[in-house]
Amino acid sequence: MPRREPAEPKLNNGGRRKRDAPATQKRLLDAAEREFAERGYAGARLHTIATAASVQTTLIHHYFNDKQGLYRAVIERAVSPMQVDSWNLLREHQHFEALARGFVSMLMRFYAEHQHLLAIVRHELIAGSTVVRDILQERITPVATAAIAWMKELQHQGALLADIDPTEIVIMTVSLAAYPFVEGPLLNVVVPGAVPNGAAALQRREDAVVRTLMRAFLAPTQLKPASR
Amino acid sequence: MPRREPAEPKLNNGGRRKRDAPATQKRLLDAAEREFAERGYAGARLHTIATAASVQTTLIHHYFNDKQGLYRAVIERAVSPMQVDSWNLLREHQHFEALARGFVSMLMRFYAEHQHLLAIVRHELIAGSTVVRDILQERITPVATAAIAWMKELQHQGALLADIDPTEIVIMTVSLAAYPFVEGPLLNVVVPGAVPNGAAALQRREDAVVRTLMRAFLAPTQLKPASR
DNA sequence: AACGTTATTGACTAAATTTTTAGTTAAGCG
DNA sequence: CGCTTAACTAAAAATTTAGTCAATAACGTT
Repeated sequence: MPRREPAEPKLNNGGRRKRDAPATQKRLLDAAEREFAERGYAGARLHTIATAASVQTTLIHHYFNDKQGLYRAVIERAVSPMQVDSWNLLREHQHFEALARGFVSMLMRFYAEHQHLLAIVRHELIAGSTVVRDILQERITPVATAAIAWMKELQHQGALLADIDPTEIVIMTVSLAAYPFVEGPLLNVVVPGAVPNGAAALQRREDAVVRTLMRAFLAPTQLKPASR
Repeated sequence: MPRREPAEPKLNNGGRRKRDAPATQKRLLDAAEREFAERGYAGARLHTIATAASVQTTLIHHYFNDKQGLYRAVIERAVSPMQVDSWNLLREHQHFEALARGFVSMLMRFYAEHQHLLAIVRHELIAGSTVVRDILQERITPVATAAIAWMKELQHQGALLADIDPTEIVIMTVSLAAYPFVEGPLLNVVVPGAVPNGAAALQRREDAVVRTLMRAFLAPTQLKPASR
């Protein structure tokens, strides 16, 4: 027994859309990623996400079961580009400058392209999520460990200053590369135009960071006179 | 005509609490600040806040009218410690090292003590809030502008390297000082113990940052041999 | 061309959450 | 004291929002 009468068959959707499941899922995931990043899990609204993807809320349930399912899907997809294969390339470089440049470049690119992901990660870590924690430890920790070991070795070789903890060197490197992305909105409010974001500006900032790293950490014997 | 019968007069509150409006408000604001910082505006639950402050949800409405009112109150209170009087002290310093140390120390202290505030600020800026934007421009911009001007002057005096934009110098300084706080949870997951947070660790990090800044930005003529 | 599958929709429900309304008690003041 | 005000509680209305159900139409297959 039907619980209600079949609403008079509208001679269908005014806005008929071609059927395309993968495309629809992608649109949903995109919208969800933005929403979750901006408002956090609890603050995100399914209706908002569905609207942004221009589908009905129900489709979310159809594809991802429930809100958590969507969230997990977003995280998994967002986290997958956390491939650090790039690191292997770096390994081949021999001297600090090339190493630093490669590392900084990789970091900046990652931060520039995955701000949503990182916002979510921050949220998750504050909320104590073990999922994200595990993924990070699996994918990023090896890179970080290798980077630290590499710094230590460079110190032993006398290429880098030895009076500073190698971990600190890495942290400071990451700080210089990443902070402007993380706090970009704030910086731009406080100092208008402080963090421009064209490709050219990015390159310029990369150069500045690398030069600063060289000056800060290269052993004095290796210091070249600052070019003017 | 009473809409319902007066519940039998409990011979009052089992959990009797002295009436103390200001104290209650403070408890509410504290709880709200934490909640808003952790979950964002939409994700925050009034009931959670009220419970944390051990009062009835309704009291929030009594004092702050509605959720937005509470939010505004939190922001206004949280933002008020953004006093940068400290800066005037710095002005008195003469050379870069003292200046840098003072600036870095101020920054680190601020970040350490106001992480909730900063989380909220990030949220608000992403959401495009003009309230926070205005407050920042009013309170922080002058400091930043002064800092940049000061760097420029030091460059003219030949104390600092001139081949780098003074704004960049300031941004990098802030990066080094602040990033570990912003991304502390992530860093600690990736490299366990990377960012300890005792007073001693803080001091150590401050020293490291200042030393790095000196090496990176002091003009070569002023370089002292790195101490071992 | 009939047929089953599934992407997609629109109306609806159940639960959670904010807001309102009514009532109770403590405290200050004449 | 007695009276007014304001702090606070309890219940319930109003609103949001996640999740369900049945219907419909596009698509691939036979």
